[in-house]
Amino acid sequence: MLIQVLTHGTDECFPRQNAKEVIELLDDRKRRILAAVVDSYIVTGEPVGSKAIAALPDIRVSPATIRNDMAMLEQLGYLEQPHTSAGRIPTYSGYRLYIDELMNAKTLSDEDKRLLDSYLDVDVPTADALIESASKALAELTNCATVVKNVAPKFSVITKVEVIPTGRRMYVLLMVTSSGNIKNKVCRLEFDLTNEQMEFFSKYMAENLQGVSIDELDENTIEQLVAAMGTYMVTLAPLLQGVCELAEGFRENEIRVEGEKNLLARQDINTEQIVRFFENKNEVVKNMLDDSFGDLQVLFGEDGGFIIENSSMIVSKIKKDGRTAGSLGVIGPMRLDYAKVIPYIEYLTDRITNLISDNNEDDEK
Amino acid sequence: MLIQVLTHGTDECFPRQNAKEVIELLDDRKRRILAAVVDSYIVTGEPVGSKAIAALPDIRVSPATIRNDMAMLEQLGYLEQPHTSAGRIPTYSGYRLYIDELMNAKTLSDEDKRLLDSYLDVDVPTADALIESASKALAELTNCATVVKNVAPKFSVITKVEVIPTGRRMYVLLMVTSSGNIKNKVCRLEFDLTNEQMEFFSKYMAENLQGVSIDELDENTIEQLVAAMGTYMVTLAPLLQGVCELAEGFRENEIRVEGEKNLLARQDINTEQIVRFFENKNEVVKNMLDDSFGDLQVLFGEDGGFIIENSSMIVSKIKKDGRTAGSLGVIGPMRLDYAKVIPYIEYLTDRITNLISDNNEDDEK
DNA sequence: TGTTAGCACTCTTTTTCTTTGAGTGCTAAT
DNA sequence: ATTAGCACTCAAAGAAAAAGAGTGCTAACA
Repeated sequence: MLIQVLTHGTDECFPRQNAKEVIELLDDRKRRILAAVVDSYIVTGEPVGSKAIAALPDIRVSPATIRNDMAMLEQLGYLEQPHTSAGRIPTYSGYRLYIDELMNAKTLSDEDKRLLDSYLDVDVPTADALIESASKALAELTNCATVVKNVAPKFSVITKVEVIPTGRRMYVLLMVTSSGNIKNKVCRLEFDLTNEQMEFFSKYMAENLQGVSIDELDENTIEQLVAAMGTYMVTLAPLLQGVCELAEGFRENEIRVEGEKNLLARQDINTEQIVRFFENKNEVVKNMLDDSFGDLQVLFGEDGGFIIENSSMIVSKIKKDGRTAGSLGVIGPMRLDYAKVIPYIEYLTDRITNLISDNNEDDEK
Repeated sequence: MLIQVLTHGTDECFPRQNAKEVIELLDDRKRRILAAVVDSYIVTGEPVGSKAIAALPDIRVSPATIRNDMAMLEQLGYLEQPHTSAGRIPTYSGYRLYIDELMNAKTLSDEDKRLLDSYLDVDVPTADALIESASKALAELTNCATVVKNVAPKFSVITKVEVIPTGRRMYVLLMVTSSGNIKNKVCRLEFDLTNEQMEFFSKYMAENLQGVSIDELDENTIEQLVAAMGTYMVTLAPLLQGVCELAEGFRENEIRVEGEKNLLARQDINTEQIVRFFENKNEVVKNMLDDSFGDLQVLFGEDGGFIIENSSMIVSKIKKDGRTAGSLGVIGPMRLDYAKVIPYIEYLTDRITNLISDNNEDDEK
């Protein structure tokens, strides 16, 4: 499992120590204590005191000893006190160490896996539908918000454009991409099309758009195509405009959010910040993939423009044929049950990665 | 304007008076005072005292007089006091009277109308898209949640079913209804279809499904169709299954919610109740249309299973060819700016009603 | 040297009590 | 019928006191 945690240390009171030193300073007991503090804080949300830790079964020292260790952990920047007479809460560094090394990541039982599988929309194995269903599953099971970035549109090409008459002057445009995604759009024309016109359109689309990347298909391309249509120009131009909008739709559709209300319903996270974050999701979340991080990353603090205080974001990549095809993210409170959520998201992205690769194999047989 | 307000008087301390009596007891000044209390409470959310009312320009009596009137209004069940030494707030009956008779409904300026029009998705005049855009507009402009019930699917019939190959063993099913709505679905088959099979399917669909009501198309119908297919049964059955699911999709799509987060962000409304209400939206909101109320109704208290405390719901019907085609609802705080929101929702539903009727005319020319 | 009991100290939280002030209802005068 | 005046009520705000959780430090102990 490759996990990478980012934090621009806002609270790193010590110069970065190399691993050796840290290990010396952090003996096993201190690590267990830190883990226990984080564990407890994640559950209760209350600062954790020495007494509570001492009461744990696998800690066999007195509160006084624990106090000493905690003071040390605070010195090292892993814990902090809200005020003098309170227990400790983890700092960003504390969370980072916890996630990287300390926590006891839950191993998924077969039942867990079955549960997760049951959410996946396996019957319709387009990348889109799969990722979407995974997103919904995570939002529901973790009570968090989830974000999905599907870059498939960027890399995919048009495989088919159809026009289907559905009523007087009403036509449905249908666009299918190589990634198996479909969009349709209703167009209202000034005139009814003759059979000949429709045939021409189909042929013209097949000849000129099949294999064209979604990303390339902009207003300019369309204008050129319109200009080259000759006699058919006037009647068919609106349809081409529709084609352009469909492509636009594929591109826009890049980032979707699920379970935003789970976040809004919590009062330990600032509502305004949540709303602002999702309003700008297109710009903000864009960076989610641009960086060359590992397959799974945990962001908090002010990492990569992630700006919701008191909350964190786990992002995991989905691959197709070795290339990043999208990513799935969970946004929850800072004190998230990482030990559970990380395996969940990991399993789902792995599963999807497999599913969409399998398909491909299948297709190419 | 036909407005109907429902309240199961939980606080009606007097036996129902007939209109005559009420008018006698409620002279013009008392009515103005009641209106002023509600107006002020809607804006500030604070109990309103006699002094504040006396300060209003069109009230030319002393606080003492107003106190007497307010005491009377309380006796009549229109106002109440949170506690002895506080101002008054409206009761449900107070709101009802206010909405029915007292409030000064805003007349929409041309600018307002232009604003509202700009939200409507007029280019793609399917009932669905229109209602959807109106729903979004209202959610945004009023900062409330909106609910949409589209019964069009129930009454509409299938006008077209197409199957389009999009890759190895991958087919897109496309279904168009008489109300102009379109849905598609990806099907994965075990075999590739021959041209002949596809032609048969198209013809078979045209012969057997065109004109069939969405509501009737269930598993049974499909089974019969499969059985009657003869040789093609094995290969095409999965497609028919897909057709069935498409119809199901149209039916499910009945109730949609927009701007739920606007409600969640307020802290004067119980989060849990909001979530529960929307979880059960399918059952709860179903009644919205079943009753034979007027075109526009305002629900609060415990009307018709509306169970969010401290909030109210305005529902307005959308007609098509004289028949109820759907409805649009706004759910907001009890102290909603009814004088503004009601004209808004009224305008939008009228506009949509016109638009979808116009189209029909158009289509039938 | 690491661990621990004991204790004084700190600082939030909770509780209790007091004060303040908005708003009322009633009475008597206009 | 309206209004000024006044005593009264009660939530909200403020102040003071008590409680309690948790700490750091010291000194004793294994």
